[in-house]
Amino acid sequence: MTDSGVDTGRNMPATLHDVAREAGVSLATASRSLNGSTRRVNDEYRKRVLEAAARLDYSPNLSAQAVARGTTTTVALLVADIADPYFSSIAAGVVAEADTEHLIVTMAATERDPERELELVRTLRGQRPRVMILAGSRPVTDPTEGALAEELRAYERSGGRVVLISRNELDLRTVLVDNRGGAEALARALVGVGYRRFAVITGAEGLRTAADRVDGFRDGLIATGGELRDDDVIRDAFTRDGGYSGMQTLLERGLDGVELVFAANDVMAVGALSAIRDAGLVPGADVAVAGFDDIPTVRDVTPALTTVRMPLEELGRRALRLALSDADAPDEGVVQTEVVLRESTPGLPR
Amino acid sequence: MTDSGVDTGRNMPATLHDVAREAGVSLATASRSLNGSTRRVNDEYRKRVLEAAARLDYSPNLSAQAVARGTTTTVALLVADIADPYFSSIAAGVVAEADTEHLIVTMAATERDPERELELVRTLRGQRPRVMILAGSRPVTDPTEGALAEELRAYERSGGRVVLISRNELDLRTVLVDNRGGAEALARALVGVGYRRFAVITGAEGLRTAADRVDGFRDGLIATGGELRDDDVIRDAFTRDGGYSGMQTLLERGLDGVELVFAANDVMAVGALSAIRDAGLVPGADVAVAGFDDIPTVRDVTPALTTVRMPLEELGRRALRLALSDADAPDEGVVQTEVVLRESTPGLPR
DNA sequence: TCCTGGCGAGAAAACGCTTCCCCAGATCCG
DNA sequence: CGGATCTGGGGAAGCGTTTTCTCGCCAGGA
Repeated sequence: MTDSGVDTGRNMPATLHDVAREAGVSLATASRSLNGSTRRVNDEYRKRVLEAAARLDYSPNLSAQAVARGTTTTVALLVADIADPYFSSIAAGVVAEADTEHLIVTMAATERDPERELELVRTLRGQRPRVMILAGSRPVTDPTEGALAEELRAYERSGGRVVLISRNELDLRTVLVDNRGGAEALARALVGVGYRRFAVITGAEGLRTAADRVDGFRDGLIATGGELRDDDVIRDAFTRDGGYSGMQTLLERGLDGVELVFAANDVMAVGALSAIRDAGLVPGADVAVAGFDDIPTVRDVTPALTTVRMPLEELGRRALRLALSDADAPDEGVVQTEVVLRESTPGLPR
Repeated sequence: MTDSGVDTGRNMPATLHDVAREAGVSLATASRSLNGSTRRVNDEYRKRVLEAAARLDYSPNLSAQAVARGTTTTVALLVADIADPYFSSIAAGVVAEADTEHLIVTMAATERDPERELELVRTLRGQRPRVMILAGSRPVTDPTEGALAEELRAYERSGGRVVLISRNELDLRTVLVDNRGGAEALARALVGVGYRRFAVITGAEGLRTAADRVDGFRDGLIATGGELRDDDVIRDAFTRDGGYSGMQTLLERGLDGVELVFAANDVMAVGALSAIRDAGLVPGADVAVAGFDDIPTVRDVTPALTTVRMPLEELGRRALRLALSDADAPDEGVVQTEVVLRESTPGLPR
């Protein structure tokens, strides 16, 4: 209570030094009492230190600890766009898992720009994070690919751990998702309920995740005796607006018998639904739509969207677990996906 | 190239010391060359340092800088739930603005638990962030309120800046949003298109933001000669599922003439739409729905949701700007909201 | 009784930076 | 031409921690 001393408006937080003085012990003892040191410290002393710390409202300076220990408690997370439900769900998982490990998450947005991503990795490396998680795929043919790989490799060499989510381009630890298999299963399921003629709306050429999904979808169709014609594949931005305008493109060109549109992710599918509706058609009835990801909102759109469920939050959790696990720990394996048929694909009588 | 020395698998990142040695200058000169110091350094030397840094792939240790400078480049962001579009949009704004200021954002989720929030503030304080941004309101009558306030105050005393988003409980810097006015305007607009009998679905009692919106809505009704009966106000979780189950409650009880349901935020409204539909009714036609926030997805639900637009991303940007601005900088004022009528409130003939 | 070990407190050396301070050399002015 | 002023490099003292190392003390064994 008696805060003996001048009360200049600006009083810096108590340091460990202050705590030690207050408790009448050495700096070393104070340090040992407050963090889990291997060395025992006399209970009486420890108690005094703890009390002093509480009295001074001491909070250890994480930066100083990092410098002294040579290691931080930080995990860096890179996503394309935080407002995108796909990434925010993953982020939620990372944050939740980090919390149980007493790690702190720092987050940055690449805005789907490879240059920016590289730059961010460089910046974040300065933090010396224990882990770096990169979510969101990048073009397969990306000029900065090599530089990024080199950067990440250097980071790993210095003891960091990199985990990629759903982008196996670089030979780094990866949370693999069965995009291809999921899309293939979806195709089969859709054929199963009667659809025969398909179009696809996907992201820019060379976007790995998108490409895998389209390939898987095509495989599924071919396996069931169908096909996917190249000019029935529309490319646009891998976002809600991309889905909307991709669908518009398709409509302007004329649906020409297309019964179902597969959008390579849910946000695109949602955009497509709106485009269909805005064109005066009824999604589901006039043209069916399916997406991929099972983001939370697709339950609530009308018609509820058929999609392939990815456990997004689990992806984030798993990424962090993978990063923290021993190199020889058992692999958790590929994340399985699951087809979820909803009203946007009511089926066609045959 | 010739990395003279043993190549133990684990090579730590180059330090400033290494760079100085490589460049043949002192530590001081190296430091001055690499960061914007006030002191000039000979161009020849600077060049040598920069080259050496590039050669060694030097990346300054942010923790060490923080310790030495006594200040970090970190901003801490606390949200209730990262996967919630309301918060992820705000987060996107914070991250974007932070990026232009070359700050790094660390993020944590309170999960709407005041205890957890307090705990997180304590933890994050260890980071010595330049700024702490708290989004998401908490119960007005919260036992930990005092402790949180004390904690935040202490943080500010030590030079930190706190900014609250849309929660003016504590007398701290706040990005104020005209929740009340927005809701009032919404009520007037709805009365304007013919609605007379309203119900409200809102969050737990005492949740400030929710309360303001409901109060504003009621004010609007009263001002136009209407009313909002207390038992037409349903309380449930301030989430999508809360909206769904709140609407169920309302339906089970019997709509009893209610023409329009105002949900205190968009995620609740979206849940309500689904509940209505699942009950076999047609939202918009059988019962109108309005929300609040204008999260991205509400354009894409059916019927498109009438709501009050809040510039969510701008809120995040503004919070950071406010935190960074001088105490005497001109206040940007209350964030204005805007009523957006969509198909979920087609209007009623009178 | 003396010596050896173990225990644990405290002094001090790190950790990777920034920045104060000193000082030599260059520049300026009368 | 000599002193005053300026410029900018480098040594070294921090910053708030952790951790090694030293060393005194006490218990136990011969």
